[in-house]
Amino acid sequence: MSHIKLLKNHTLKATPQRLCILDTLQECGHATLEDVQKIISKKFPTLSLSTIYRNLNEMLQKDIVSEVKIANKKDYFELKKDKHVHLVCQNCGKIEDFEIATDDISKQIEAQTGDKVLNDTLYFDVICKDCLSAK
Amino acid sequence: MSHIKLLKNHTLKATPQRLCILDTLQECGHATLEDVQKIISKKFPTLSLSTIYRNLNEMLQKDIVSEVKIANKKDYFELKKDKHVHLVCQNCGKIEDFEIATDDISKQIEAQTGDKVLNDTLYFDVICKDCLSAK
DNA sequence: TATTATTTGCAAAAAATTAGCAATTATGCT
DNA sequence: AGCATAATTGCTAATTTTTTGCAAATAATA
Ligand SMILES: [Mn+2]
Ligand SMILES: [Mn+2]
Ligand SMILES: [Zn+2]
Ligand SMILES: [Zn+2]
Repeated sequence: MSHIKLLKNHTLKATPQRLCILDTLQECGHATLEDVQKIISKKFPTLSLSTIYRNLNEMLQKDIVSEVKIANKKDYFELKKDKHVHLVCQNCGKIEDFEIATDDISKQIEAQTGDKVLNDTLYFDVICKDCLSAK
Repeated sequence: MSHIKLLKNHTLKATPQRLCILDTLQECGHATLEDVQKIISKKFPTLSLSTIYRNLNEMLQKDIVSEVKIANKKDYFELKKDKHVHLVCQNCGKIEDFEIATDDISKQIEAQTGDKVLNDTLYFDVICKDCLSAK
């Protein structure tokens, strides 16, 4: 879906600032606030920091954007997309999305705890394929 | 292991302030900085906020303490313990530790990506047993 | 094109975190 | 037990990060 439609669907005006923020996230995949700020300052130098904060918060609220919180790292933002886990390379720092079924482990938890599992958020520290082959 | 030994093993002097911080984390299981601050202000009113910051950071460095980062929540701290996943009740907010094997899913990721998986960090949103039965 | 409710950019406020430094203290050694 | 010393603490002040208020600008609608 176009970013314009995405915004309108969530009753947000499609301002150039918002579109720029969405484009930046799309480009980056996963970006910290600092990343977003830095990239935007080139593409759109007048876009203010308040506007970045305000809109990232709004988009989080509206679930257009989600947060990726990795221990010992700054928080990342990403466009909301299909459910996926994150593979974080400990060598090059790259963060990759990966789709995998997590039903088995959820079922196991339900069976062993009596809790009802609604959702999950999984991170894997890896050495990525590229870093492995570069050795 | 006693907290005194734990500190000494990491070349940190066993000050009352540090012991108080460790006791607080042990008590709470998982505590935000705000939690720690609030609880400590009762047990040890003269312990300064700088000292809390300084020590939590040091203990993170030394891997005595770890961070629990959950989307849409403040960051939590906990004493380092055996590997476990986190079950986060969406009803009452409780965070529970749970030990479960994660080899299967790691192996699957390795097989499908060619990456080497070193470690994982898993969160599950749940409705906990207690909240379920309270309905 | 005119109207209007939203949104933006700026400047200022508030909140969170870190730094500098004199006074205090835990630890190891007589 | 008492000393020497490097580490640690509690302050206060500095930075950094995030939020707020508001006039000017602008996207959406008719
Ligand atoms: Mn992702
Ligand atoms: Mn835990
Ligand atoms: Zn890599
Ligand atoms: Zn619950």
